Amino acid sequence: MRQETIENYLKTIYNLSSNNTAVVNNQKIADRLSLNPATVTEGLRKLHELKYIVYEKSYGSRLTTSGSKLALDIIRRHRIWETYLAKELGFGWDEVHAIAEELEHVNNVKLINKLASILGNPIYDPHGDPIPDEKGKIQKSNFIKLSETKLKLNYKVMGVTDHSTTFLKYLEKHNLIIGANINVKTIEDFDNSIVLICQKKEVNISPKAADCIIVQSI
Amino acid sequence: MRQETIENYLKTIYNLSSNNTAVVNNQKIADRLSLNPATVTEGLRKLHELKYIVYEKSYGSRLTTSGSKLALDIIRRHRIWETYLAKELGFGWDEVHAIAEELEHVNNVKLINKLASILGNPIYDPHGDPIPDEKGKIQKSNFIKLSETKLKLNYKVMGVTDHSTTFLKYLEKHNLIIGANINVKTIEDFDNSIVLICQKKEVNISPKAADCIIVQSI
DNA sequence: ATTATCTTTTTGGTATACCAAAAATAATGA
DNA sequence: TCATTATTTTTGGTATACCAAAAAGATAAT
Repeated sequence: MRQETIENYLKTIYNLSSNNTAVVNNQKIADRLSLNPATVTEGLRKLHELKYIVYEKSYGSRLTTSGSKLALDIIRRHRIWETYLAKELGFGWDEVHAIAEELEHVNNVKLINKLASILGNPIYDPHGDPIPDEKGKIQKSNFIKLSETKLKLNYKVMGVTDHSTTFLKYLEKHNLIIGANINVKTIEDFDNSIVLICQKKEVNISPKAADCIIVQSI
Repeated sequence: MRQETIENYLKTIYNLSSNNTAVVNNQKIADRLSLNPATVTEGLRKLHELKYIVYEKSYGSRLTTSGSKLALDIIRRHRIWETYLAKELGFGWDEVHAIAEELEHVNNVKLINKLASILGNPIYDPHGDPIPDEKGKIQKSNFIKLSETKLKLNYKVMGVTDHSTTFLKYLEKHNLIIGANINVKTIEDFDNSIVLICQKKEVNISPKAADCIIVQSI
């Protein structure tokens, strides 16, 4: 199996079972990687042979220790590159994902560590996602979705779970950038949309959008 | 044909016919890319179909305009990355080639132009090789090897092609640092060793060493 | 419990990128 | 020129990564 293929599968499996214990189903992997389900079945069989995953027929996949290690390494590379592109090279946070998707496959520990060091060894990337350290350790967070927040409390925007360009542009338009402080003013009864104060302006957020925004209580 | 495969062939063909007019033979391509000659024959046939090269059976290959354009683009990416790795990220000149070999396949014009801009849009890379501009234009280099110099003329040391510690220490001992001005005094008939004046001192350079030192006529 | 639906797997097939060994073609040297 | 050597091409074959469509298996809905 080509290294890039392996890396794309493992990364996807990791991301689809965020807590890294849940079993992932083939359909979702196929969707994420834009592959035919038949291809995924085949791929997972091989990854099982290579001992990167435990794959049980018609049930799903779970990363092994070695698979998890590789997945975290790829995710580290991806997120370090995203951060570097945004912070050091002036790319917008809606642009960095696509480029990092390619750069992440360049496997050179010294390079990634050098970039990380220039960035001050960040723990979160521009989307608010945690960056694993060299050993694969991830900073556990007390982040919640905006849709789970309580009235009148103050929060800081920490990240997003949807990385589509449309969504990122939508956020930018409302000044909901990473690090922004917000106050939850109202939660509408009839549609659960949220009215919040951000930079002294009132912003109305749909429940769908609120479900994709990660905040931290402050 | 996969993009990476195409790029590796075109880059190699370009580098093997440095003036870009000479016809390249298959064996050399096979050697450079560590491929079986049979594979190369096949590859060249496909590149001909794709109109990247003109390939005449049992004769050789020459890049077309579109092939040359792609080759120059890949070479630009490679040399910009090499320079960036060396100058901005602190890698040694002996390390940058291998990493750039992977990074060069990430095709993002904005990224490469940004790196180039940070570097001050350099025209030469750390090895003294010219960097094509965005349009593929190359600054014709007047860099030559010390072993190709003419008697009595003055030169400036511009780079080296051997980056081993032993060689670099040897150069340092003779004050042959980058930027040093030299005058070629004698070229010994019996062994082609070169006697030159550097910082008012006479230095004797072996033909092997002279072959690894890049100079420019001044 | 039994359809109906959704998911997964199997089957049969394509395209790419490679190789080893044999055959054909050039190039070279006596 | 003709034999020797070097290079290139052909032939036959492998492994990977994919897909479409059919078959099998699981899940949900009434």
